[in-house]
Amino acid sequence: MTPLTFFKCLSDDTRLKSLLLISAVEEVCVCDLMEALELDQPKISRHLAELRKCGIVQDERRGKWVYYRIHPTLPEWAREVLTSAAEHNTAYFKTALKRIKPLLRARCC
Amino acid sequence: MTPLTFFKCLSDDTRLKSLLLISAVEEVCVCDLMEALELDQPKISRHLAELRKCGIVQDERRGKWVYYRIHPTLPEWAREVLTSAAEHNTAYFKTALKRIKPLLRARCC
DNA sequence: AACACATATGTTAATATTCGCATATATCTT
DNA sequence: AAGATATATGCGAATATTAACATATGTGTT
Repeated sequence: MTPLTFFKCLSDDTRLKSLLLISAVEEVCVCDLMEALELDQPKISRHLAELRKCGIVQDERRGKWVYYRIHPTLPEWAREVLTSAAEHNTAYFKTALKRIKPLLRARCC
Repeated sequence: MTPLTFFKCLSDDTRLKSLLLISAVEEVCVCDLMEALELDQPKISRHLAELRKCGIVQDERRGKWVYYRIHPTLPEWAREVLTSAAEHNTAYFKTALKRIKPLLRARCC
């Protein structure tokens, strides 16, 4: 994956917030993101599909749900970009993060 | 500057290569980039203008030339994204880097 | 002041990205 | 097998980004 491809994936609000959330909470399903970001399902799915095609996230179906996480083979430097961006820009996605945490405890959509 | 703004700036080939070059050699002028990236002048200028508006680079006119460098107030995390991306993706801009180094020694366009 | 060189920007066309809606697929339940 | 829930995708319209060319501005030189 070229750095250009990687940064292009981070250049959309939905994708960037999704990635920062995934980076922060390890694993999310599509409906988690729908609620956290208050966006419709096709939009979330579309953007996750792009991240998947680029090799940034990995998907795993468990029953009706599909869970996404940072792809295990994502280069370390790229992973660090995500964690560092998350660390230093909490204001940017704190609302979404606040919304997603209860969902994780309830662990169902 | 929001992380989204920052990453949008990195999501174009010309801007990303320009930034990685500036990050690597401290300071460049427009004509350096024109030769290094083999692109026409308006294109380089236009992209640098965007980076300037976003606060990522700083410009300084010295005589006929305008020199660009990473903006001193760019947040540390963002600066690190650039240096880390440069370090781990040398193949992506090595050709441009090779072309720009002799220009720096000659230090005139 | 006239000219040459370096850089910036106005403007429209070309291109790429994103959205919105409909619909398809997959899984589970009854 | 029929229905419900979760997710994915096809496709045209809307929007945003980039390119291309012309031209403007700024600076030094003669």
